[in-house]
Amino acid sequence: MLKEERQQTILSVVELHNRILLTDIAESLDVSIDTIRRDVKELDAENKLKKVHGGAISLGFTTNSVKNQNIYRLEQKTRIAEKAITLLKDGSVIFVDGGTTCNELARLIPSNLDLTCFTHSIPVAMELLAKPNVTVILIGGQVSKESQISIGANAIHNLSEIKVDYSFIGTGYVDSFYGLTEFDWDIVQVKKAIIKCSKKTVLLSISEKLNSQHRYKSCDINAINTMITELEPENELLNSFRNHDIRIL
Amino acid sequence: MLKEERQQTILSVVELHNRILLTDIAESLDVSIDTIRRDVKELDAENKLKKVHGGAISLGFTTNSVKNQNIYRLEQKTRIAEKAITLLKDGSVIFVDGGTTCNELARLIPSNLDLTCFTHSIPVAMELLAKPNVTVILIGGQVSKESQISIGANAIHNLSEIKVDYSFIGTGYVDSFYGLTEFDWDIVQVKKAIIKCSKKTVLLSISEKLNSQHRYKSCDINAINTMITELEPENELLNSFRNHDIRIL
DNA sequence: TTGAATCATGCAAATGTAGGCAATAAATTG
DNA sequence: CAATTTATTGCCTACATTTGCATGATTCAA
Repeated sequence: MLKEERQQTILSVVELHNRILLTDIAESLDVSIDTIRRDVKELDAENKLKKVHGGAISLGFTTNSVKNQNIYRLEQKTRIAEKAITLLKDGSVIFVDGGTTCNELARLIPSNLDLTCFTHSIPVAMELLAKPNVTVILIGGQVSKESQISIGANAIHNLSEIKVDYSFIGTGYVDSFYGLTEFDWDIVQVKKAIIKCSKKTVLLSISEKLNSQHRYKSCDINAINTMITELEPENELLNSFRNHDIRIL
Repeated sequence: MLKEERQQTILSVVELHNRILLTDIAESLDVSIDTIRRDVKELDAENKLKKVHGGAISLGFTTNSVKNQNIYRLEQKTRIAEKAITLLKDGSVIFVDGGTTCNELARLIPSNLDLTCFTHSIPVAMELLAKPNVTVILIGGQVSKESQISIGANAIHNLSEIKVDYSFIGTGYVDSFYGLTEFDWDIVQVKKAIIKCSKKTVLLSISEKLNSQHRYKSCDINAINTMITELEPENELLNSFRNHDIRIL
């Protein structure tokens, strides 16, 4: 039997049954297990199936049922969150925005830290509930499906009635000249309200977003008191932000 | 059975039932509990599910009050939720309470149903966000750690400004004479506000809670318009509720 | 606080894997 | 066609992974 022919057979069996055992296929094709192993290794390298210990699995079988909720640039965001946490101390009253970076911040808050956290983000609230010493106060309102945060008049009104020490916010786009901008008008309105209710505003943003802009403006760049990226503070990519009285971490 | 295959199976079961017991899975897949434990540990490390003592829960369903991991009760609650959903039609404006039963209701809402849902429960909001045709409006306020719902003056105030067709509520305890009661005073205040803002109130309760009572009272039993348990409506356990003008499903 | 359930750990048996080697088959080249 | 190179295959050995079990630690609920 030709190698090519054998590999085709292996593929069809995998497609048909979603999986095979190397021993089974070796027996049914009457070749040695080593040959099959080599075949499967090649097919795996060609991305035609997935080789696992003792057998192989159809690609569709794995990718369909596993939800890939990989967070983009998670390591950078973790680094940012770690820096942000150094700003917190017992008794702080803070606001935490939505988005994956702020979510990471919420997740990494040490459980012995005594905080009062406001948030309008459902995932952030969820994370914060796991911290025994954090008082969580939810800002209600209509919830945006994509961003999973409360938006709209009600949310903005509620924000107008509070005052926090720090707010930690994310942004869609940030530029040293154009400031913080977003794609979505409703989000911008909420961001404005958040900045208004904060004594100090901390921007969390991965460096990839630097020097980008979009349609609607949340605030000028000098509305930001502290800016945190995953970069070292000295990095030259941050140069254009230095003459704005912004503390860079 | 391949390890990979087994792990896929575990994942699907977790997605399907929201939670599993390691012992159940081990038995149904006919491998040792140790193997399942190791699998779940790996899947947890890969962030595909959350491992808890004695079992695992789906990530999307982080109602992590560690009790109620019993699959038997879950099935009762699923049954209740299925009945409750028959009350809904396109355009309905409803309120969904917190608790595992209401969470189940939220999870099972068909994705083609057009609804406006108010809720003060973070896990419920989370579930509802997955439904493209459901408008989610969050009631804000201080969030209770155990019950993961907004409570307090702000929540109650917000509730006073809305009116919904149906509210679906759970309760800690229910008795045909003493009505709906709770262990927690704050929760009672919110329940009262919910009932006040509803044209009709639907109680969801597993039969285990029937004829039990506690310290603080949410409402008389005849404040309830419809009552849903996992039992058949004719079941004699429900007899004491029949002379209260309550529709029993 | 106690007892039962669950968990982590180490171990051993079974099974699977990688890489080297030699025999054979196939392809290439002069 | 013959000689040489290359590819494929099976076998071997050392090593890695997986699994179930035993043990003692930990956790949970009453």
